[in-house]
Amino acid sequence: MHSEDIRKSFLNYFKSKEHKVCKSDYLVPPSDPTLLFTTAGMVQFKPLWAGAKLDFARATSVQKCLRAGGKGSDLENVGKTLRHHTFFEMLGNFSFGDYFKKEAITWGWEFVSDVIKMDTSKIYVTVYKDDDEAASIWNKEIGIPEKRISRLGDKDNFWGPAGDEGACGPCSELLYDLGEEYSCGRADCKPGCDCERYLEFWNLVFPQYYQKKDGTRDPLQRRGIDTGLGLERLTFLLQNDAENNYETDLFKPIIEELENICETKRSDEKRHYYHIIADHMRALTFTISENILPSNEGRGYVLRRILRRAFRAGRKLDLNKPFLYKLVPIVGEIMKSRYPEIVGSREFVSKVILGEEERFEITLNNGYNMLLEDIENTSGNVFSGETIFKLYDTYGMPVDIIKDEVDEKGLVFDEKGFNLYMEQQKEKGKKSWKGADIKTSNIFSEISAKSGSTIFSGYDKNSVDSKIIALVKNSSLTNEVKEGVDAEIILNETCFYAESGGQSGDTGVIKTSTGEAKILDTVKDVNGIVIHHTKILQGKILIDQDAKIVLDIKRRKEIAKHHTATHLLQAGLRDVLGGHVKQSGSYVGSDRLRFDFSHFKALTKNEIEDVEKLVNDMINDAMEVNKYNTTYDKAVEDGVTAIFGEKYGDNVKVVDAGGKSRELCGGAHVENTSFIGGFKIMSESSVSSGIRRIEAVCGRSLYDNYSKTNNVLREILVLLKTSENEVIERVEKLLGKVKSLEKQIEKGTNLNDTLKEFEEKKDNIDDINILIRKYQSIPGNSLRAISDELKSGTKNGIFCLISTESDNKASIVLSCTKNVSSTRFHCGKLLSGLAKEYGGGGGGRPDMAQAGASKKIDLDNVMMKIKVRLAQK
RNA sequence: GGGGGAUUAGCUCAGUUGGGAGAGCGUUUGGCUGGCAGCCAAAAGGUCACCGGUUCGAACCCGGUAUCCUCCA
Repeated sequence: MHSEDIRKSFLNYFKSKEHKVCKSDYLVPPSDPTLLFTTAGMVQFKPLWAGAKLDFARATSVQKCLRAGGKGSDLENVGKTLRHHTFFEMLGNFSFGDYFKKEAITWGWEFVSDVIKMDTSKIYVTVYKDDDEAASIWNKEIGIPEKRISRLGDKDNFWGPAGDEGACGPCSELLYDLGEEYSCGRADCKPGCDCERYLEFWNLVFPQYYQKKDGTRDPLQRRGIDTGLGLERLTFLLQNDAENNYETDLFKPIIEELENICETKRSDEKRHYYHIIADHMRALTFTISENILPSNEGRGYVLRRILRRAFRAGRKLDLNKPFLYKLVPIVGEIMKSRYPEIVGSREFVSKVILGEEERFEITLNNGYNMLLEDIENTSGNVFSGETIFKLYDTYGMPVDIIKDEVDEKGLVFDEKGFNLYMEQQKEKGKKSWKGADIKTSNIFSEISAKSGSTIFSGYDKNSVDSKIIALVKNSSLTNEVKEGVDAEIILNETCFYAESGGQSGDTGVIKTSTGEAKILDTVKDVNGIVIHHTKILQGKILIDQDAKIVLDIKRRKEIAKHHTATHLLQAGLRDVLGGHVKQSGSYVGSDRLRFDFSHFKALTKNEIEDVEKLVNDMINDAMEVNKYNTTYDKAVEDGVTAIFGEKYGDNVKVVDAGGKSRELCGGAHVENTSFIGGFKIMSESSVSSGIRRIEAVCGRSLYDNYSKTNNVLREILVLLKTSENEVIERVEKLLGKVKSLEKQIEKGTNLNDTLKEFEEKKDNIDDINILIRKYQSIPGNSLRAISDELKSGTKNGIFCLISTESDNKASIVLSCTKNVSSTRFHCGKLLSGLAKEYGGGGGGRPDMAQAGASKKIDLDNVMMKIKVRLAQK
């Protein structure tokens, strides 16, 4: 059975049981910051068990998942076992407060035995240790013999939550006995054993608790069902000629392509390197095509580690140059029927991977050179743990490479010391992890569980009459808040837009019969409740009160202008740069906008001007901006730009500006592009490799900016007595003039005069000439240059050069020829004392010293001090 | 989220009690030259990442920010 047929038959089966077929969510869950990646099919449904608004009570999906980095990472297992993957697909069926254990088990069994016709005699099941109900359904109703039902503990049969909080509960798993030859051979090998023999392929979870961040559990508002059937494992079980997951149609072509590249067939002792590379390539292709890029932090860093692991596996296959990028097309071939989007981004993905491979080569080389140097500098015969740790921790040098090199040079590798440093590092990491705002998050989860998500009516209203359903002060619930305090207010309905998709939260005021508060910001909780951050201005505000809230409409209008402009900007960028431009983050405020997008080079001046012109044309064309609802599939079919996943297929909002820009977007927009008023790019810069950032302004902010810079320009024109057309030329000329004057001073154009004067004065003691000279406002550099020139023009002399400013501040350079400084004179010592006298300080070497002063300097006094010092010797 | 490291000329990097911003490569110009990275000479090129502090004086010391590298979670 082909893997795609397996996906289809699963979805069709549960569709026939009245499940809604849902699209796979993104690998980065759009609205769940507690999760690094989507790790299971249930992730996109988490709020539905907790009580969010329900459009359907049964769902089924094929979900792309990534388990690497953070909690529940399988990164290290890939290559070691045949069943773990970083990237994989999960088939699932879900119930939200609808059916429960009985139907889940019955349908699960019907699917494996009747639909895909597995050999049921090899199937074992496990249940949670005290879950008699599940055990009895398996035994009595399905007819699985007691001896093939195992009861296991928390580790195996209690699942969840995904992330820091969410639904969880006991579970029941289906296992397939692969037979003796897959066994670890231990006498006690049985279902639940870590080895490969009893392969878990389907986990039926019975969520009935809500686990909070602090680890405590409440009963779930809607208990239900959450199952996960691993596509890779099932495909292996159904493809008879496959010995393991990697020999199925999902992986085999990648491995064969890899064999072509390294020109070596997979062999038993090196097979796991092929597995690592094939697995990681799928993960990389999918994540990067979702615009997650390798970087030095967060999700991006997980990607970087995956890539490096694959790259190093390549070295074991004698692939020492970048090669991973060559595997992108084959992954696309295998997956394109279900995920057509990855074909479109193929070139971008290859480019990113190649760039990252090249960078890793540099890191390895640098580390290697440092390693050789450290080995060189080792005095004893032990290569210390501290040094190993430094190379690994700071410079990313893989430990096994260090060990190989150290062994080869005949030194002792201090593993114990290294481990000690590692322990400390881990300890530090653990300590710092605590202190997240656990309490607050819990409160909002509780509120949302009780009252569901907030009704939003801000698309057509600027004010609403609503009711206060919760008040939070200092992270705890309260019934009343008084004048002067900060509080979070939750209403049953709001017209305030909560910060989302880059758009800033709204501000405004809230009034009740007893008081008034200012709404400073509006944000949304994971579970869909809208939180108004407020400061109470007057009186008091009570729970359950009726309240009227009014938007700061002026501000909102400016936000809408910047938001629509952001869409036009994206359209313009695609036009000028090409279709590879994809949004990878944005900020929309009332005074500016910021737009990050994928593109490889800096934009040229021309490109920026072209984009600007296109956007302004769209504004000047006064295009209608239409907003309408449609289904996700219809929107995609129509070619609408989709960036952040609308969660459930139906009912997405499209914003269409005159047909030139069409995007899925739930934010605030103007009715006509002409309202934007105008658009100006203020800066273009790089955020990370492959991502550029544009900052721009429009509306009132554009005028403010224009007015400010124009005023500055006018002042400059007046100062330089020139016109707008000539100002640049004039400034260039001035700069040139300044430069040549500075040079003249440095070279000491007046040197000859000075020297002459110096000779004439002959103010000397023991044939040592002394010169003191005062200048007006010349830089310290020039003083030094002049003194150098003077020194080279004589054999026996002391020079004191002073430059004064109008406010009596002065800088002083005192220098003397070598023969003087080496026998009887120390410029530094003399000058530091002298400078103190004039309200400054200073010092320097015997032959040259510098100082500053803040009082008027008496030149005769200076001369006397120098002479006194000379006379002392 | 926490640690370690980095940021100096177009590129690769030196630069210690805090007191004259450097080298190599590259670029331009002139001269020499029958080659392999030709040779010689000269010149141009710097916000020492940014902001603040200490100091008479900061590339250097202190604090903060940004970006990059790297490890831990």
